[in-house]
Amino acid sequence: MSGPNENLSTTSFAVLGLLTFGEMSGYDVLKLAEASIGHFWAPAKSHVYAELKRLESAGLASARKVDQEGRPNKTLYKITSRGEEALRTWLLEPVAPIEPPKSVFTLKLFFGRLIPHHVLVEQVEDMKKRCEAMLQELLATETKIKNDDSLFYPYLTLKAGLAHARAAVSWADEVLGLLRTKQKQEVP
Amino acid sequence: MSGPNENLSTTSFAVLGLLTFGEMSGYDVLKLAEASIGHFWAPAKSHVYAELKRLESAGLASARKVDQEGRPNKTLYKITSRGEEALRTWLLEPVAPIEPPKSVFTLKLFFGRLIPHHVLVEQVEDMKKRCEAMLQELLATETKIKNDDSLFYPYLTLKAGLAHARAAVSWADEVLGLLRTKQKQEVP
DNA sequence: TCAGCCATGTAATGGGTTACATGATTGA
DNA sequence: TCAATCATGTAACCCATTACATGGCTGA
Repeated sequence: MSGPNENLSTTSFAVLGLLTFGEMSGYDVLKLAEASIGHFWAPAKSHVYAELKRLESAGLASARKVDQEGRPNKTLYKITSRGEEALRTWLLEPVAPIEPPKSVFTLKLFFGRLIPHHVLVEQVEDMKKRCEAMLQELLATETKIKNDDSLFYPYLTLKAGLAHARAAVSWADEVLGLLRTKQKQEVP
Repeated sequence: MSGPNENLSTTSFAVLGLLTFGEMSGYDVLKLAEASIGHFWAPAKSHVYAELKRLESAGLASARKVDQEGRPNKTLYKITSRGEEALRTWLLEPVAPIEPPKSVFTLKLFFGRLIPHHVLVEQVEDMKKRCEAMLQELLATETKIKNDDSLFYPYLTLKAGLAHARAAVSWADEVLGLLRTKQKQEVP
């Protein structure tokens, strides 16, 4: 099939890009996604399967069914030359305007005046801990991949994760400081 | 109406929270959202209208139609006491696990090996400029609100935006440096 | 022996976006 | 005078998530 159905979403291109690393099942794509682009693009399982089907019906990937014993049969997907072309075209497009980084946490903090001070402090401390944990994870990955030349570009994206995690941690500290100051002023 | 239809999304709560600043039309909510929470939570126009209707039918906001001359009639929404309660309950809930900050730009960079070096450099430079512009905007807002005590919590969220924008800019510099080094190694 | 993970997906639902509409006012 | 912005929403669509299903393997 090669329908002119080329309204691909970013997640489509993410999946298509992962297929450049070789022939894979949906499950493989999902695992690879989690381990590689997971810290800035984390599609749901069913979404990955749906996109693979779409890529196939658009002629950007080819599918091949494989029977297995002892575990469910699977379908392996491989990027086609048209797929590589579509991917490259997308990569070359100028990057879209800045995406506001959605944050439920920040949203709650915005309405902080509506809840008790100490609850807010706990929430910020909790958030800080999670960011520190994330930072540790990313640092562990960094030591693993930093000397692997074939992972140069993934390494750059890891650096982005590190930068944001560090920024989040020091922002949390700043907020905790400001909250303490405010508390002192109001309860002198 | 006060149906037990209380499966509210984060955007619902965002709108509900904005209604704590007073009675507003959908249009007002949208403008306020853009100016206040826009840099970390930016719902679409039609989404805001839809959520307002939902809040009303859930009994969390009350609606009042106002006829106007010379411009379209409007509906003004006001948070109810049940709405305030629901909002507070949501705010008190422990914050969800960390949301991966989605980034199309980072995704493209991940596949950087597939496009010419100089295109990538241009894209990073472009991204850096946008982040610097964003940073300037946020700094302008900061000087406006930093001494307004009633905007203390919004100010904290602004600090988050500043931290992330700064982190993004210095990350871009880091990436540009690494790209230059790589270029020299490969074309000595 | 039993919980949890490996491995493979499908179904149902809802969140959120882009495009469509309309008419008055205002600044270049 | 004409484009942009204000001001108000509606309709159609799809992206994406959570929940559902199945069965074998593996370590405590």
